[in-house]
Amino acid sequence: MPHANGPVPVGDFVTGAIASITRLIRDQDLKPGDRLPAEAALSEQLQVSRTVIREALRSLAALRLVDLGAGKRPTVAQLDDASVALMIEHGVSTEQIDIQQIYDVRRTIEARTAALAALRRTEAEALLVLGHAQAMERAFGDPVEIMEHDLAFHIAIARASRNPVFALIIGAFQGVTRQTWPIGWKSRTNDDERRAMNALHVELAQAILAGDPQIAAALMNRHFDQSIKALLTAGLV
Amino acid sequence: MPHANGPVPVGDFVTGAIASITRLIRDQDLKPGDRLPAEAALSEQLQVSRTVIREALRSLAALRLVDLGAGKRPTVAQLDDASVALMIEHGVSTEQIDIQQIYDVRRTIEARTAALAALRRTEAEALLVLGHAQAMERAFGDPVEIMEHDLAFHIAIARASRNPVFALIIGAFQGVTRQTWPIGWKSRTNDDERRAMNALHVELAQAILAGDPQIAAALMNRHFDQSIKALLTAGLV
DNA sequence: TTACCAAACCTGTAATACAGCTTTTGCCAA
DNA sequence: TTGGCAAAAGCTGTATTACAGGTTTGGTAA
Repeated sequence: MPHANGPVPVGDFVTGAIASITRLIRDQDLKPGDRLPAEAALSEQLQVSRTVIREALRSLAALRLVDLGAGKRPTVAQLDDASVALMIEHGVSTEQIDIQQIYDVRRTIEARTAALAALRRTEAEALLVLGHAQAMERAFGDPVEIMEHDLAFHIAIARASRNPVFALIIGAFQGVTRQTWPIGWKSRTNDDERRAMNALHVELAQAILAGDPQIAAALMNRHFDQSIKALLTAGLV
Repeated sequence: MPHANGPVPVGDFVTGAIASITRLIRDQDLKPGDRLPAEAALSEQLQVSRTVIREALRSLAALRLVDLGAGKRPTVAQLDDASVALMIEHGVSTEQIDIQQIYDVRRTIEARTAALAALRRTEAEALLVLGHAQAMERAFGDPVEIMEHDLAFHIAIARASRNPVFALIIGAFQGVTRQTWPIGWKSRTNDDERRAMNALHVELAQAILAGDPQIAAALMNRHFDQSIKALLTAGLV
């Protein structure tokens, strides 16, 4: 017999509980790692059954607002791209988003992350980016390894941009990219084209190391021009 | 006594159920609106209790991969920015993201949506954008109404870009923007500045109507330059 | 054929039970 | 006094049962 008095919040109890718990995090100014009340306590505070509280906490865990663990109280969680990735992959699989649209978003954002990385990167970050670019060249015979270094290269640039929102978005696209990358690779039919792509990555890394945002952004745009062209040549997906 | 035999999937049962249900959507090629099996059926198929199935479905509902409703079977859902918005707001409230970073993302993306909108907008979309810009001018004495038309203006441009990922991201920022917009408005201390801002919106709308992507993007960049400067003047947040 | 109604189906919420994991408490030994 | 350890308390994960109330389906009557 929950909410004995007072107006029931819009929607069902779980929706209300989600709102209450997020408000609790905000109002008490909780930070990642901080512990929330136990399920039983929340159940009593909000006057709903533990069932409702659990479904609300699971919802928040799916969005990565909280972390759950057996025996442990719920804790406030850190931003994480996994849940955005799930949404994006769902959008693609249900044909609400197509691959070309994702590449357009990536191009738009990554031209910016490349420029920001050139301005803000630490020495270590620049060398990490360069390391992945060089690893791509070294792994020439092994497409899967090239792809993994390529993905790591782009993530490293996004991190070096010092804007977690960019890193979140680019990270969320990795799952989809992993599925389409081989298509672009195969459509580059001769080794020269493939070596050129790897070389472009090294150049970009060097522009970031040199701290030149204009050149970095221009090279990133060039990279995406070529990638999108390669995907279109292959009939996209 | 679930999973009587066979290896238990990584993590807990709920995590496994989430994976199974998303795989089911993908493998059966379900589209938005299509119905999933009932909770009882899923419970039997996956050999876990209805409790687990419900928590998994709630998780997917939180991510907006499925829609739930009393008496109704779960259905595959359409992309929606509300869940991304929750994540972003959480990131801001836990100080993992700051407002300036969000404005940088917006500027990056919206310069692109403005250009794309100029290229792809329908007549109706262009007039909708222009309508909101003009409504901002007409509502001059009422900041809240100006803000709402401003938000609608940017969303309308994102939609007209014909890339749902851009619209998703911009939509997700609206909640946060609604909280910070008044700060920028107040920091524009004289009416001339404020009228100039409104006029810039009208100009931008006209560039989109005229189909000029270069000018549209340039005006959007100018708009964000001014907005970010206004927020910085106000000490940001 | 269409409108309507009842039955079947399904979800939302609650309550209880217990296994197993984590944190705290409190004691004992050095 | 301090350090370590073990017992106890606390908490979550899962299962089960029950029922109210919403939705869908199928058939009947007009």
